[in-house]
Amino acid sequence: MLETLQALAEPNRFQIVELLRGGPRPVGDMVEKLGLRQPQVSKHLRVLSEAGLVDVRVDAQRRIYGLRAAPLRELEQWIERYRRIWESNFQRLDAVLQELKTREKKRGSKKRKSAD
Amino acid sequence: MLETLQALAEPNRFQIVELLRGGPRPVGDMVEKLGLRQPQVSKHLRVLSEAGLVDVRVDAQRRIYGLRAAPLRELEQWIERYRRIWESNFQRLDAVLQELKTREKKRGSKKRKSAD
DNA sequence: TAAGAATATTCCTTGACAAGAATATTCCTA
DNA sequence: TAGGAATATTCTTGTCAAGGAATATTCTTA
Repeated sequence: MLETLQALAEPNRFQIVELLRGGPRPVGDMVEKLGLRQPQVSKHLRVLSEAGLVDVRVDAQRRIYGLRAAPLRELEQWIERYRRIWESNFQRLDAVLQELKTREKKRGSKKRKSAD
Repeated sequence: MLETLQALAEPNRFQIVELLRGGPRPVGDMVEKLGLRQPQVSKHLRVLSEAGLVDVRVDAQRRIYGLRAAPLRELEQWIERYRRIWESNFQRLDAVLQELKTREKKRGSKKRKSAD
């Protein structure tokens, strides 16, 4: 999970992934479309590959890279666990309860400010 | 989107977010549970806050941080766009088509190897 | 108002990592 | 087999961000 996030967090790698959403492509293709130099693209692809985000298929001297589903699926499942945060107001409720408990323990307090 | 990913990609920040999934907490709480020092936690919270992943509510000297839904929702929507990668085999098909087109342009080629 | 609690900020140092440049590798075709 | 195409790797350098330590800030209560 962390490895997936770290791989995606780099702007050029993110771009590469976006590009590959349109289907597998050889390295030279990406070099052209992204305006990066070939070695950097290869290096980024290596990172993506080690994170399991990308696949290689060899075609003569060319390497054709394509996306792999697994890490993205995992990422989605991770986010799923946060669903209730915006599908209910349990969080607000919890916050209020905690605050009340605190004030009670202190037996009296004054006012509060709001954050921006 | 990139800012969200970069914020989440740092291990300690990821931990903080995971902690906050259980509800809003004051800074001292996280310091305790994460085994980090207070200034580092505050600094990470600042990054998370600037990325919009986190909210502050002031309670006396304490700041109570909680998760915000928006960035996670965005992230989920982003991943949604990749759904078809694992919900159909269009990718393979596309790959084959592209390869065929290339071979045609070169007017003849031999064999190929498979990647691992 | 002084003292202390809870948190934020600043400054410094160090490590990781991305880009650049040069070179190595692999494979095809003439 | 030589030459060239496509890609990978290595080495170096510069930058940025995380951690440590010290200090500033804000609020409460006695």
